[in-house]
Amino acid sequence: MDSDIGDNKSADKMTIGDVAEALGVSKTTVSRAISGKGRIGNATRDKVLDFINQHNYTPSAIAKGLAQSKTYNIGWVIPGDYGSADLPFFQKCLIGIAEMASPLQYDILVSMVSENDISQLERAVTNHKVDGVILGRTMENDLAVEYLLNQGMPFVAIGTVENECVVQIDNDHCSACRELVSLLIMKGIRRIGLIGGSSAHTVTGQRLKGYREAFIEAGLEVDEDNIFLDAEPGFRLDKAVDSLMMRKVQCIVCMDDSICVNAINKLKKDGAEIPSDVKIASFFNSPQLEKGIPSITALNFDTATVGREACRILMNYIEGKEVNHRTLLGYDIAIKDSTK
Amino acid sequence: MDSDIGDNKSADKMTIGDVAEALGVSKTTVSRAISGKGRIGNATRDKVLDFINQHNYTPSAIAKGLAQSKTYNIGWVIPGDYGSADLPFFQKCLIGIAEMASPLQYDILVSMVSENDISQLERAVTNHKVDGVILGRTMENDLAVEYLLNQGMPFVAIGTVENECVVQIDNDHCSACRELVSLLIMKGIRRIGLIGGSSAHTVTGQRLKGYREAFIEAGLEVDEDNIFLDAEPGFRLDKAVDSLMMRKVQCIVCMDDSICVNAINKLKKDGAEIPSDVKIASFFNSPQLEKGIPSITALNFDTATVGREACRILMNYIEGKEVNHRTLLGYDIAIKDSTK
DNA sequence: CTGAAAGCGCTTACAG
DNA sequence: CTGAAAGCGCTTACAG
Repeated sequence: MDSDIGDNKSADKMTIGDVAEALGVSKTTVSRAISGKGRIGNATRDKVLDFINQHNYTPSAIAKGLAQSKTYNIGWVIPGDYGSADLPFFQKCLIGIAEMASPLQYDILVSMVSENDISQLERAVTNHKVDGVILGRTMENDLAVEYLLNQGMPFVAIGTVENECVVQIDNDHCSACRELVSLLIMKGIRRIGLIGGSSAHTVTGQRLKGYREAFIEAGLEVDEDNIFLDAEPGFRLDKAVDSLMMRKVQCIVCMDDSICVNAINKLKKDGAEIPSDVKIASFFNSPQLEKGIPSITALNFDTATVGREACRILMNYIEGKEVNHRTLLGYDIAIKDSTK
Repeated sequence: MDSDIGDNKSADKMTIGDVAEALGVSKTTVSRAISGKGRIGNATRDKVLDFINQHNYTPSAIAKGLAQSKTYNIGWVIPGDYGSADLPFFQKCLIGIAEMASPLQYDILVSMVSENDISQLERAVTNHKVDGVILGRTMENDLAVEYLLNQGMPFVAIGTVENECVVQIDNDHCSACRELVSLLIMKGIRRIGLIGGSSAHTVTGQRLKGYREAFIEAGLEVDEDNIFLDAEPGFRLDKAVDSLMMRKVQCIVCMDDSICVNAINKLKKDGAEIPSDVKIASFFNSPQLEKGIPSITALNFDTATVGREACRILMNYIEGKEVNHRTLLGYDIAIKDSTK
């Protein structure tokens, strides 16, 4: 019973020409009224604006883009394998990106890639469907980074890339992990096991670096036998836990929440109590860790802000403004029952 | 050291005109060679195709779209609130959609909406940036459904909508839940509590319906006091668990995995053992449920297939082909330790 | 302050 | 089998 009865039912295919004709002005004038660019009389502008509001005309972003050689799209590149696809990180990031991009009239085009297949990204780029790209994460030898660099396509990488040419943004994983481990060390905990995911992901290297630095800063030696990388949910991870328990570590630090959940399950299965038998901490938080029994000490990052800032930087980059080569975002440490 | 040295460094801004000129043919001919439409001599076609391969020219999808009044984009609409954004369901779906859409040269444009803000979707539609839309989930009074219907924009809804005009696809939640509850009843379990999420989501209604039908089929009465909807992770959920335990239910069924994880934590905190004190089952599976201790009986759906099929249907719809008003997808039930 | 015209990079009747 | 020309829906120098 609202206003959805009248003449506006699918008043769709109206073009700038229709508006111009109806008003007896030129398309140029209509364009100017809408864009706000170029001189135009107030009366004329208002007349046009009123008309398009009442007839709810909306310009085609596609046509506008063609005329300006822009697409008003940014590419969002995330892992498309079933293993890592459900990582909440990327979803939270996306919220931030959309919050930033939408008011600027930009849309987000997703491409799903895997370690050795970036065809969806290539399609988006070669078909000229994006003005810039945000990489959701970076790999050690990243095909996407190489490709985008090669194409001269503006992009910002979420992660850490050893290349001054790559505009990048990252949580300060290294410092965060160093600080968390330092805290443990200060509590008198020395034998700290580390279980991490794929060493192909740059974030793994950053976290490992932080772990190492904490020991070095404390004047201690890093026991390499306490470090297990490339742990897989099924097989390798359980073995790592076994080894670490055998080595009688006092605490197991997991590089991300998914590894942590699995490690906890493994410990439970073996009847090990947390924190009395072994303490647990995670380099990445999640609700289930935070609200688990016991609650788990973990690092907290503001993921939506990562996305928001990545997008802001990309927008500036596209517009040719000067942007920082690298920006680092903060974190905080939540000490919980698992390290008591 | 590969072929990335030569003349193809950012051979970007080549247009169909450049190709035509270089070859001494018309743009029409180049277009025909690429699209495969219209008569063209084999020799000519090959000449053109060879040239564009060697100089890796790729047409602008934007320009092509404008000429054909198409965008080659489909909209993907998902919740953008921080609560539900990280639900793995939507990510898995997206993989399926991308798998289907990408080979057809379609790209995916995401819009994040909330129960009462669909502005991102509206932007995508009014700016003419999508040819069709897939709704990631449906609500009881869905603004997006209403809007798209009103705009005459082709779309398929993942979920259940009581409206013949809405092309929809869904997992068969109702049957799946009925079957799972029937199984429990057949085991002699009669007092079965149910904890569900927002009743604003149509999926909640479907699952509840299945729960009810199981009792009715068994000739039993549904005890409405055992049903708790709109449970929130923090407050309401714990209360629901308390009430159900007080009522001495034999089994608690959770409507989704996130509720289930929280319920389990609550039970642990209270020192209740699963399954000896109370059994647990979930209407939606997740790795952490499956691999938890104890492992949790749950319903399994093939989420990527939902996305894939939704996309296939939309493609047909856009092309004007006849599509089914409603398609229902299968499931399976995994009986685990939590109901032993 | 306003408009005619060319152009963005394609496609597609229409002719030949 | 091939091409000239108009058109998709906008923008933007250039003139006035």
